[in-house]
Amino acid sequence: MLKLKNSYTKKLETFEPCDAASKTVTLYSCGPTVYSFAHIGNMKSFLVADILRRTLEKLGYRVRQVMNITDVGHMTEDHLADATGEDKLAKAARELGTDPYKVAAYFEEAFVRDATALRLSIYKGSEAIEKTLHPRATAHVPEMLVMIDRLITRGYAYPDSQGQVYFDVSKFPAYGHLSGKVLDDLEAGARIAVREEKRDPRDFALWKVDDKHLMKWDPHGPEGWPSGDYERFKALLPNGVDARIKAGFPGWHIECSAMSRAHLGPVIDLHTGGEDNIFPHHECEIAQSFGAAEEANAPVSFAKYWVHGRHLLVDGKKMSKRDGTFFTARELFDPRACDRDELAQRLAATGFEDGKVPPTVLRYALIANQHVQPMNFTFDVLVQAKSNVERIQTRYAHLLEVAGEGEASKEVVAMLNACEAEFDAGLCDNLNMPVALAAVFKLVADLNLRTLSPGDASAAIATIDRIDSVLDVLDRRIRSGIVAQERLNKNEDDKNLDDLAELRASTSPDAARVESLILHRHASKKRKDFATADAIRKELDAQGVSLEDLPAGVRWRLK
RNA sequence: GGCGCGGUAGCCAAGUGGUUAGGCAACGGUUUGCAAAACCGUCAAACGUCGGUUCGAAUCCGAUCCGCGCCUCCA
Repeated sequence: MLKLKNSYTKKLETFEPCDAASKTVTLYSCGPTVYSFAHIGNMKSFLVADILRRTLEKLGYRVRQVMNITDVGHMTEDHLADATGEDKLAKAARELGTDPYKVAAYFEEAFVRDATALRLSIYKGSEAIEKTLHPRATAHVPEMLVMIDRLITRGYAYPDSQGQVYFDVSKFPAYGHLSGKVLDDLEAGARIAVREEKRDPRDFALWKVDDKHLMKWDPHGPEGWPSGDYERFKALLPNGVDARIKAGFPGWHIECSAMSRAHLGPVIDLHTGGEDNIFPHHECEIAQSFGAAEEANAPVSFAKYWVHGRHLLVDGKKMSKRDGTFFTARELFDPRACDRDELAQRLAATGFEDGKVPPTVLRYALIANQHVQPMNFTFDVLVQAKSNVERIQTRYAHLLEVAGEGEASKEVVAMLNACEAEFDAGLCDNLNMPVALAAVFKLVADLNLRTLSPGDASAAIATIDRIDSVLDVLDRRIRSGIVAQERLNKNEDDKNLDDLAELRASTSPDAARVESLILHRHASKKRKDFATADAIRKELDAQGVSLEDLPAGVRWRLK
């Protein structure tokens, strides 16, 4: 039974889909704005959604998750501008000297690469290519205009003399419920641009008009529409939109309302986002979606559960480029490729090979905490994540070496089940990952104390695979093996061994060669020729194969 | 100013009234020709401070100090 902190009700609630009988649930996650590379804070937020989704899947639900791509962009930091400010995407476009659609496509592609490296479920397998699961805002302007038109018709919105459209907050009494903001508290009159014609300062823009804006759609003609969209728009609204709306672009909030409705339906089970989205973004989404609902008895909030992740801080504070505490995901994956040699050096100094952070390590670092708690990202945290992942990975690799046919012992099965139950219980307690991970380490420690039969190992692998269906930090490939003691002893007197000089001259990563070298090394050790033995190990190490002497034989491992 | 969150051992981090959280690091030991992995032990009679309630408080109440976030750019 999954319990979630619902930020709409502010309570810890037992999750139950809108349609209690359904085993399929709908999840909308506010996605990236593609005007720059995603930073680790963005990624942490998407990973909260990913863990939620995978937890639901582990509990037996099918999850239909939609995560949008905001390619219209938002305002700059020009606080006084509101609907007249320059779009961030346009700003990036100006800097890159190309058109905004191309800039968005460029950063979207970069995002998909980073998200794939971080193993976001929604970018895996067939989901990666299913367009409706990651809809672009620019491809849903028809749906947005339909909603805007409907809001005007129903009296929830009004156009001004410029051709812009505002949502009339006074028409939606529940406005402020999610964020806990009392309307009177909202500073009236502040931050309102001169040209604005809002009836109330708290009203927010659904449609904006700005001649300087690069992306523009004409609601009364084909100008500005990407191919096919205008026709689709006309089919959706044969009589056209309110004549007072002029060529412009959609406000930010209407995007998510329209795309959620288009791809998941009028009412959804879960909606996720970062804590900063609570106000105004999600507050506005709720208001719009309710105002535009076509169904009778529409719920006040179109999403049953709202899950918000607290922000990621770096060194205890909000990330800041100025303080050097701003990191994109790709910078950590490969600092040198991002012109950050100093970062590579710093990472190399703390034990990261080639000064690169493996994506699974970053993933672990970003998920190994409670989403209802702010996370403080530091280099120490990264180093700790690396050790933790390696501990689980090492145990997993050793299991792969001995896994095979056969029944698992009762004690092992009981232990595995107990640990998995604890893992699940942790996740079910509002996605309490620290508790879930404690169960994983208990499992690893217990396995380390046992001598496992092939059947035991296979059972353990099956359990860890299920656990890792949520964590997804393991490398499942077989990357190590053991040359058994009997095999080593067969060649005691150096007979039947391939020519050592020839083997050492070759650098082919061939398994037979590696085994031959292991046999040679063993023979050298028998003769107490440790110099040759160490030289062979050193050579293999340089070629990416490390050797470990065990009671049962010699383990080789690919790095 | 308004709203909200947090301060738990060197570090990260569970824990909402009584019972071992867990991990990382460091150090000592076991094992090893060396190493790796692993295990055992130490750091750990930890809960910002002061006071109160209680048989009993990290946990409840009050005060106080410090840090952080949001308040229409933001995951």
